[in-house]
Amino acid sequence: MVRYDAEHKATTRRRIVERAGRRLKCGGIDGSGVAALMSDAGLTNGAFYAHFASKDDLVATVVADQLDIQAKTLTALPPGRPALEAFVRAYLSPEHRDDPGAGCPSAALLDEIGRSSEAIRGIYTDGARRIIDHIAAHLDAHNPLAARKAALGLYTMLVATVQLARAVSDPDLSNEILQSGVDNALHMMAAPTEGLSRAPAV
Amino acid sequence: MVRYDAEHKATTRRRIVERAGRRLKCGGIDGSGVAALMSDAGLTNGAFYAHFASKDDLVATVVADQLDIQAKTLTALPPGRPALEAFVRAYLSPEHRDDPGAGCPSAALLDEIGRSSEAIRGIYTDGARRIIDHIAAHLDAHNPLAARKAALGLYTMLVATVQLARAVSDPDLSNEILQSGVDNALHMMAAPTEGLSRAPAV
DNA sequence: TGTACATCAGTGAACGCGCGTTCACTGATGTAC
DNA sequence: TGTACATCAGTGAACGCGCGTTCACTGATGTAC
Repeated sequence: MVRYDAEHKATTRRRIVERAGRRLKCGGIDGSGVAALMSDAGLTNGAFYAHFASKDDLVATVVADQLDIQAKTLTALPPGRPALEAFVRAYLSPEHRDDPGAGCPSAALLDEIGRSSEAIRGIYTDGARRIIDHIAAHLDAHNPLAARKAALGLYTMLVATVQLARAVSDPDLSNEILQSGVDNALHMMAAPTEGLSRAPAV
Repeated sequence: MVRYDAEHKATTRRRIVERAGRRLKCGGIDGSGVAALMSDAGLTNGAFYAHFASKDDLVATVVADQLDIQAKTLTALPPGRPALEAFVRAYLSPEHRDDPGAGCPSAALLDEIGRSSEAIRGIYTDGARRIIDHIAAHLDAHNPLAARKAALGLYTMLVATVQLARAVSDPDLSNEILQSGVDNALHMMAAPTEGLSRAPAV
């Protein structure tokens, strides 16, 4: 009955999704054609529709997968600030800036996701929620509202800092942006906002 | 000699650039075709190359124009924090989120600009520098380094907050993101980072 | 063990379409006399 | 004032190309006997 072993097709699908993650983050959604995405997985364009209903379907799958990977990275972090600080430093590193294909999907695609279908934005919403929660959990366990607010502030700053560092053509300015980002992020982690009052915290 | 009055062509060109600003911010760079861009200006595709050398040339012109408009908005602001606070509240308003065509080019296009030609990134770099400087000038005149760092933190947070609010499909979450953004931004304006020390400033 | 077979993942050509760009042209304009 | 003219901004059809998608097919596979 079963010709290829049961996992053969699922393995291929996973390979497509994984490679597509890299290419979509490098070339953008509109900038990455189906034929190129399939060729990355060692296949031809015709096989695409045996795995996905449409390009939109693949993109939604990739967005979910990418956010899942990022969420897992955060869950794998030991609890507490030091581990989060290490995450922040890696996120704002020149290595991350220079390798979008291996990096954060939000930094690579956030504005394009904002222009995407309701399906993709729904998938993104679920993933983003989980990531914000994980960051918040690392910030302050017994003041969840302030932690959540600080997590949103931290995450948005990280995302656009990498976007800006990538957009800018002057390497010195780009490095300065990353460095300032680290300082600002650590500052923000040290003193999460509590309403409008100032809260020196450590 | 001169058939149409001297400004006729320049006026048309300005109209193309202005309308293209709206469409590019709404539909993205890859997502906006030359024919559509020209039709927005009441022209047909053929006339495009009498005004611009290529689509890339138009995009570079639009990016420069858009950042110029944003820089002028900031220069027009009266000096001091209250005016900047008003700017921040407008930037993080649902109105800005819901009308990308009339809004910030960075919020709409930053990650796509990062994937664009050296020419476009160079133009973006010049414009972004000016905007950062203007924000820094509003933050702290007599501690320019700290002000610059805080300006970068503030601007990146604003940009990705609007991007995230647009990407998310749940209206409640989107509003929460904007509201948190306002709180975080005002907090950040009140206490710019100075190295790693805490500096309550007003 | 060897052969015939049913399955189905993957191929590659083709579909209509819109892309960025080119170009021969049209026709509204202000000028010359 | 009226007509012929030179200018040139804008038209619209066409170029080759890559897009997302479809489909008749191929050929490697494990099974049956």
